[in-house]
Amino acid sequence: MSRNPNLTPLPGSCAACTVRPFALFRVIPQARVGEIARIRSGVRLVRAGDAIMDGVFTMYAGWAFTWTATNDGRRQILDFHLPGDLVERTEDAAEVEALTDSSFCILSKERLCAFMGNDPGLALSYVEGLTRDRARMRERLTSLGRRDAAGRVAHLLLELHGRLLRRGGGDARGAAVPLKQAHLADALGLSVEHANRALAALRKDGIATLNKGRLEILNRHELEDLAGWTGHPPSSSSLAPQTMTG
Amino acid sequence: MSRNPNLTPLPGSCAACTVRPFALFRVIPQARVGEIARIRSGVRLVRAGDAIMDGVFTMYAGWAFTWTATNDGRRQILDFHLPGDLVERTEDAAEVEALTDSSFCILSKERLCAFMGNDPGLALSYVEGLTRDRARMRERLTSLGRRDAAGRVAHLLLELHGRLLRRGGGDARGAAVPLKQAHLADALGLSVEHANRALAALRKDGIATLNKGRLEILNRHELEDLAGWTGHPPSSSSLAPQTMTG
DNA sequence: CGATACCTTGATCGATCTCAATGTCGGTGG
DNA sequence: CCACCGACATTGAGATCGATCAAGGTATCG
Repeated sequence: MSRNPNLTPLPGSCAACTVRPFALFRVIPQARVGEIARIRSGVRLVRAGDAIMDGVFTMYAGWAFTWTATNDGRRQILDFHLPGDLVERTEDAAEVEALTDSSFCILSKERLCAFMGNDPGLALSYVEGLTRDRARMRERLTSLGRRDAAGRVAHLLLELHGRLLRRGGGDARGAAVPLKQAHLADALGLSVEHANRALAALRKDGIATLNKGRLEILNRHELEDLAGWTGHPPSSSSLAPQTMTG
Repeated sequence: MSRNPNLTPLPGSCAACTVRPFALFRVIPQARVGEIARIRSGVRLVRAGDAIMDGVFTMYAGWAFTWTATNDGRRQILDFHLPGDLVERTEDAAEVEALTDSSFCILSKERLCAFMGNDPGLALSYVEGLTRDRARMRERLTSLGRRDAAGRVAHLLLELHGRLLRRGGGDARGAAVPLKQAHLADALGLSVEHANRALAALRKDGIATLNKGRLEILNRHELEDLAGWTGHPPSSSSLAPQTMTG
């Protein structure tokens, strides 16, 4: 591992937190931000490749992913976690791993629960996050069930690009996407070799490239076409408030 | 469709509702059940094959499923809904369809939201349902990503069997499962013909059969083995209360 | 009895996997 | 500076799984 890891420390105060506008606590008005300090139970800096054992946390910097091992020792990546995302590591088979050097803010499950009991807005914010997670899983399911390799790759790249844009990362041309081809493959149910070939096809046709941790979108129209992109709005809950994050 | 549809009417009162122990409102104590009547905005009986256009509802009898159409006109089934399940039909691309003649209880989104604002327990019950949905999507994702056709079929049959058992349907030997092979195929990313062959293999090996709306499990051990079954507990949220439904 | 919906089977095709090299690039020790 | 190494990325050839296409078969219902 690098001698100079890129470990971004968190601010001491939630008031200064740069990801709060995209995170669970976005619904807490600035004047009451002090109250949520009690919910925090610590911060953590981890290296790329490290397993994360904490229960509930908010990504502050870096990428992480949740995965599960299959019978035969292969890996299925279930979701990627970006700054601002609330992540729960549960006791069942799913593991959480830092994809890059990352930092995050650990929450106390009990105190969060208690706080939500008094603040229905916070509970609904939590609901909104879960609903979005579910919608993302459904999109992914559609990819794995009914799209070919190029379509799956295209769809995932668009999903990640959209999520990054919404939190102010990258621009219409591209964004920082630190995935290795093995991550793509394990998220999309492909072999690494085939993920490579799908990416090579996108590159050859001048549609998109993924290189050295950077996604470049060269022809958004064709990329969407390949992906069968429907451009759903990010929120898809009839119950969740419409705060347009994700 | 049949001249004598099997349309089960709902009881007039929530107090008499037989699915409440498995449903969103399970957390409301018997003494306060009267209060939730205001949240109900009606009941509906639909025929197998009908699209369901209501926004938020609880399945009372029958099966439904959520699906989405792909670019090329194929269908991906995203989830199956059993009695007691809370279902949200949103404006985005996902459709909800009755798989059998079904009846359900329509909820008012606004009043449900308002009620959750005063009853954090209800909000957490909602969260528990969403968390379980997400966990199910993740399992399905693992199936589509990393299991072969027989494994996918085996896994889905075990999932449905477990869900049915938990609400008192069927027994260890089997249960009523009204899926056609086309539903299996569209949920699992297979062609109908291949779903048929996978099912035929299970039958030939004396592992399980699915016939005339009935699932028979002949060799649970081998079925689990094929599925890569891990037997996770039904609840997998660190935040949700542990009420063991699903 | 015919129609319809669903299930089953066979043959062939094609996408993707597997296995086996080879290439590339940044870092590291000499 | 250079040789080497490890982590990734790339490419090719052959094997497989599952899709597609094309028939039948079966059961139910009017």
